[in-house]
Amino acid sequence: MKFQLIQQCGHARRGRLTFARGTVETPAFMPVGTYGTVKAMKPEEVRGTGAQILLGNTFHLMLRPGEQAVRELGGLHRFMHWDGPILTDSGGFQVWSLSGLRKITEEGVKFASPVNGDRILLTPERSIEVQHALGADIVMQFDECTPYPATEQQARKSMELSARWAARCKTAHEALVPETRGGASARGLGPQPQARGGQGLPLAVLESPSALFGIVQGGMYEGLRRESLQRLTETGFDGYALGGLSVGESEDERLHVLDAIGHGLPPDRPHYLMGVGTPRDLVQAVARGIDMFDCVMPTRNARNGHLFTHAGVVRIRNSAHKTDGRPLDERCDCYTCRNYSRAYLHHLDKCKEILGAQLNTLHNLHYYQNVMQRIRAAVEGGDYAAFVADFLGSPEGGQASPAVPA
RNA sequence: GUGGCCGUAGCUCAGUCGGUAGAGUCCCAGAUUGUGAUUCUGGUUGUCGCGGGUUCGAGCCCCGUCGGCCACC
Repeated sequence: MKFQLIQQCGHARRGRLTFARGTVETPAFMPVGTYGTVKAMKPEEVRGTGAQILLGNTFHLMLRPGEQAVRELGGLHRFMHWDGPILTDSGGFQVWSLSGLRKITEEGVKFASPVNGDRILLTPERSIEVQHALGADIVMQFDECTPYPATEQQARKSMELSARWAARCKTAHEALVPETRGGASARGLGPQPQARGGQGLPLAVLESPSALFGIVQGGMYEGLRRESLQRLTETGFDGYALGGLSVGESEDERLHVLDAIGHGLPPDRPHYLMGVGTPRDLVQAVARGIDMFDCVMPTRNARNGHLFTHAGVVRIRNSAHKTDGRPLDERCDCYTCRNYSRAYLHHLDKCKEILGAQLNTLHNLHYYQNVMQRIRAAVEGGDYAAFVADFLGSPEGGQASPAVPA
């Protein structure tokens, strides 16, 4: 992986990530495909929304179907028929989300499998091994996603554990990527994403050493965040992520952490804000130096009839849309908005029809990519601050502004 | 004609020993941030078929009546 900084506007950055499998324009949003699928979408549809990279999950794929099965079937890319880059989460988020089913020790985390109750041990080494077996283009360090709220003492303990695990992940990763790393990674492969046939995939895996990202923890404490970053940069990573956010804290707290740490991240590496967020979160985080995002919000909310539009949030389930013949978002040119009425989407949602989830997800992903496109254009335009002010003042940037039909 | 069973929320039904009614669904609204999500949370809705009686008090007990279903003549 290669990261190229194209333009900067304040702390906002316009960049490009180059992988053997393709290029990612940043700031970028990565749809979440936990189980090797972006729920309700075919990969071609996801690609059609403008997405250039997906997120997959170590924990879930390790349990089912198992990383060896995926490896034998040609790696995650071929398995799920997505030929672009994939970032895999390490399982660190499940340390938080499955908190009732696990026990943390220095060695790693013991989980009770949510699939069948089996006891499994996930260590930094094991997580890296699994991510390599899956064929990830970006491998995330195994971390503990610090719960919220946490006392400074708890956050410190958690951050220090994540930092030690980060170093172990680096060692494990390097053992699996013997070749020269960094600039040589994209050697001779160019940025063509179209390996359509798929025959070339195993080869591509071999010739594409994956990147390893470290994760900054430290809860809501500025000092701990800085210390975490310091430790990570001493170890050295291909990219730096901010973890432990969007776990229940307020927007103010989130922005406070970003203000404290965002622009202090190594400038020559990509900056990834994990698990965030709402459209206004994205816009604001870019202003603080973030290049990459992932979030389940557009996909999960779509399945629940919570749709993002240029005019703000539309809860398509609400009876107000029952007889509304207008498109969901008049300023959107996605397949859903071009061909269907709000009344029809409302109908599908009420009937719990599968197509409703599909059309809604397609739109939300399209909208998110559209926001990213506008963000990138705004950075290129040279007045990102104006864009932020404009966006936050508009219905789509509002805290919670349901678009009530006239 | 005789006997039995059943009438409770828009729908399907529960309701103990008599203490002025609940569930699911539907409907209305909300939540969702590195997916344990086709998920979760909250809310509205009653002539307890109708009329009498007993009782301090009846969805429940008694009488009558209307409607539906079943069995037998």
